[in-house]
Amino acid sequence: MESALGKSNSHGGSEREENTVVLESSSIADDQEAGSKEEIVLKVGNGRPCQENNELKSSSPKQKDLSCKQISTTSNTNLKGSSAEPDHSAASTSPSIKEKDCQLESARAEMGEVREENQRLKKYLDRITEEYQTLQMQLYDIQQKANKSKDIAIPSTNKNYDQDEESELVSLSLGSFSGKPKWNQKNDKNPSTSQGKVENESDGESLSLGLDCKYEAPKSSATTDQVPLANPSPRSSLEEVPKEEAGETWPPRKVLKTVRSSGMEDEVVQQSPAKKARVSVRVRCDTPTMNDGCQWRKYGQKIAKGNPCPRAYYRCTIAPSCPVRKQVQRSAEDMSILITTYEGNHNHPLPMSATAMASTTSAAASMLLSGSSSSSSGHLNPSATATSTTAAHDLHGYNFYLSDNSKSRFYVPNSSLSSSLPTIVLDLTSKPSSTSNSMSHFNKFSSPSSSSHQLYPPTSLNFGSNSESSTNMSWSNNGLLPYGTHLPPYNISNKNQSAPLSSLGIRQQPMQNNIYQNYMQKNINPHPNPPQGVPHQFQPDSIAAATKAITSDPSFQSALAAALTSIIGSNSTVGTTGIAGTLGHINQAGGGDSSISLAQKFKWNDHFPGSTTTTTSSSSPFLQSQIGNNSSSIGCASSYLNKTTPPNSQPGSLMFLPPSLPFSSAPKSASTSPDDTRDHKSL
DNA sequence: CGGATTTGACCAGCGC
DNA sequence: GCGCTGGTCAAATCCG
Repeated sequence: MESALGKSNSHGGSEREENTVVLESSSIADDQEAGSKEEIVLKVGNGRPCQENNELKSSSPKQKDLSCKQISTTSNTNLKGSSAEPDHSAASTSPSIKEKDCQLESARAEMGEVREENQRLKKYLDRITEEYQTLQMQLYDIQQKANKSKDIAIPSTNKNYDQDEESELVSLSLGSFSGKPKWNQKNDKNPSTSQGKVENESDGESLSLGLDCKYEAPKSSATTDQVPLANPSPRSSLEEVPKEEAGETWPPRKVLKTVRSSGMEDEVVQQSPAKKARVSVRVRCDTPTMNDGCQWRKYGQKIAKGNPCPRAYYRCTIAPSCPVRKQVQRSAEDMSILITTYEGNHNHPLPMSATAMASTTSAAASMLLSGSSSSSSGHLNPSATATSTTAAHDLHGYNFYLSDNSKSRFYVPNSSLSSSLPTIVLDLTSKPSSTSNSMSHFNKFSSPSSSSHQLYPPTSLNFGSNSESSTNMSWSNNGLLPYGTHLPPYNISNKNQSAPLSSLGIRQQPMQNNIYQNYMQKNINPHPNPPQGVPHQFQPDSIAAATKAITSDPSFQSALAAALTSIIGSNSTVGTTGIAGTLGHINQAGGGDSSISLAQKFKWNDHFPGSTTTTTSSSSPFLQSQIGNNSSSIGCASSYLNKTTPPNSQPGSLMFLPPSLPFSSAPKSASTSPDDTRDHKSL
């Protein structure tokens, strides 16, 4: 199966011929076997007509199906070809002949279907391959251009120009790695689908953890002036902005020093000590870490004061320069609660399985940043923000606790987050309606001794899935089972990946197996029972609702609108894959406001005139390509967030990653679930 | 053997 | 200035 897929991938249309040959040359097949197989084929085939618009995403399952069909058709062909005729002449009186005839007829029909399917699949594979190659080329090209543009964009002035000049030019980052409008301009000219994908990949503007505000240099786009709408708060500009650059985070101090001293503008842009928002996710999880779809490498571990559980530090290794880091620590009060804190923006395309978390955290962070700003009505002076501003939102039944702890100098002492950064907490451990419960989590985050100091409690979003049901969760699996299985291209050999996957009952099967399985589950059993021993998966609805709730926040929407406006106004395509892509499901999930919707439509129509904005959202290059090539909507990882309407809806579709992604640095075994049990380090 | 993890050491920020 | 703490580095170690 896999080999077949790979073969077809690399050799294009040869598979069909192979099929034919096999059909003719194969031998022996007893009727029963053929019959049974035929049933299987028919089963699969039944689902086909519905898949017309989802061909790309379902290609893998189809591939699997195809293999099955090949087998079955091989058998059937035997009946029809070599053995059928003898039967006809010799056993004309046998009643079984009629049956065989029927079988032959059906087999022929199946063969026809199979051939058609085969051809279609091959086309898709060819297309995917071509697009992938194109993307690689374009990515390379754009990276080179980007490097050049960086040099140009950041002249002799060091990073401080941001502090001096950018305070008024604030654009909300939705995970896009902005600040490089040149890329946008470059890409702008080509509305082709593949181009869109390139934007995605090259700019790293696909869904990512947009945890911070971006501040563009004035020259980048004057239209960012519109942004005040999004982030009118002086606090943002005066406090958070100054250090914000290009959306990179957590510069190693040493590195930063060297960067500054060495004058590597390139690095400076990316590694300014920005005050990024953090998104902390609290989840009941038995596994060492959540499987959020990203690849992480552990680089440190500490015993934080007030918590016997060690805190592990991870950085994203999908891309070598990705600044995103996360901290993983178990709650001191409840060891079953895993607190994962994300910080930074991914500057690279994300695996589909990672877009769930990315989009959610992005939305949350956006709400934090923009919401806190807007909550202060944009009239707060910096000092005013020093006081905690807490606003409780009850959106869609979920509790939002917006506390502005963005005052950079203020710690949340002993907090497990211990963050001087604005932090938003996605509390997935408790029921949504329990406000007090949610508030209690604030306390949880702070050690008892810190209570008196907690001037800036973390923002908490209580998306409370039932705690009872979320003992194990994986973001990639949050109703996104198929996407979770897309990991193989990144970490198929990831030993660590196996832990969360296995914990989810998803062993490291061949990718196609998983996809096929999920495909079948989706089509046959909308509510597949989780494998035995596998706790309830995190409810897709929870994420959807979370995103919906977040994105329903007026401030969030306004911020998004402003960001979009700024991008659109600057006539760039930054947002096409990053922001617009994000908004794609944000809008759908949250109902979005008109500005977002319009902006999104603008983008989508700009690039995919035939696409339906309300049904297509993609952060995936391949999705986009698919959208471009096939105007019919194709589900994607992110789109699952949109599926809030049918409570029981399964992940919308299957998406496939390219055979390999142009991340040469992609570690062979990045970790998503290091074993914290081995923690020994103590201070 | 290459890559990931572990873990002691180092550094910076903060409070006293 | 000192100590505490969080965060990171990097050599050693582990592992597939």
